[in-house]
Amino acid sequence: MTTTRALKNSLIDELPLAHEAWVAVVRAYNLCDAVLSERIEALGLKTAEHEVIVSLLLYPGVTQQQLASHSFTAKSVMSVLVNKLEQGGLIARTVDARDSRAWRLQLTAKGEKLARRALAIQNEVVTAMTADYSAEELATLMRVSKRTCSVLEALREAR
Amino acid sequence: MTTTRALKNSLIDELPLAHEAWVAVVRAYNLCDAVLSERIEALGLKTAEHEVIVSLLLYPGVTQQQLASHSFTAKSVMSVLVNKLEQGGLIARTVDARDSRAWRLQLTAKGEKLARRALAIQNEVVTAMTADYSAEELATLMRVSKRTCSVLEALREAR
DNA sequence: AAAGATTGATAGCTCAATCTTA
DNA sequence: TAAGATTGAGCTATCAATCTTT
Repeated sequence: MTTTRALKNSLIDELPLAHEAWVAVVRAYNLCDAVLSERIEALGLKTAEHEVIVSLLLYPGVTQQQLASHSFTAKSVMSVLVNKLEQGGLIARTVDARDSRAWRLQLTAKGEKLARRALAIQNEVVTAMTADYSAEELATLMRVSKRTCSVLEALREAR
Repeated sequence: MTTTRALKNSLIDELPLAHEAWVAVVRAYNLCDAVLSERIEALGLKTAEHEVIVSLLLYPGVTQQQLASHSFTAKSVMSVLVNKLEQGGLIARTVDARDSRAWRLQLTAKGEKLARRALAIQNEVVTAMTADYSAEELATLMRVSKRTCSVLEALREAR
């Protein structure tokens, strides 16, 4: 956040050290989302659709709820989204052999082709973002992020 | 993403090294959002409202568009949101002395009280998330995230 | 014109209720 | 009863058009 004048705000001095780091992470996340959205738009995809088909490319056969939970979105959203992608000929649904309540989702040939292009764009952005990382910096980022996930998962359940 | 069976997917092996790190960052971001939402709800706040009043606590006097751009949201959203917070007695708007098109936003006494509690909760979560970081890990995270922001800002403008 | 803010139409998300199968 | 998926109501976000001031 930029202000018109420099502030001597005692609250800012009292913030935990990690505050500044986390603000930067959040900003990076949002900027990455913005850049990816722009580029993915060239394929006629929205980010939600992008996320679904790339997930299916990497992890074929997952259920809608697994996708929803992975994307931190409601299962009703996934229901509508998958319907739309199926009607667009990108996804095929087959009933799970062992549990006929659940759909197993797969990409069609057309869907796989598009998902590969979408993943290539994502890889370009992620590679550009991290181009100047040292090997050690990258390793630290990965290690630290995974530990943070573990802590937050525990915090989420502990209520 | 968890799958029912372990997959030997060549695509996953071909992903850039940074992919795994970035996936973890995105997951941490979403988990943090979920945990914060839960806790902030106790104050009767949604995350969008939380973000606005905490921003005003740290950076009083900013305009609506500055807030919108900081939150990566549309200015129309901020217009509605600020209206609501003003009607709730949390925010006061005064016309900018030098430019009467713009509002200068400030917290009311009631708003400041609430914002301080909201910031305290945010600090708790951020501190918990990073409790097991070494000083060096924290420094690396901050440095790397800020550089990533710079790269992405350049990528966003270059179109 | 250009910029800050607002309004209104459209699209998307959240959440609870419902249906079907396990 | 519980779980996967779907539907519908209500709310929020997005985007373009508009108003006012610079």
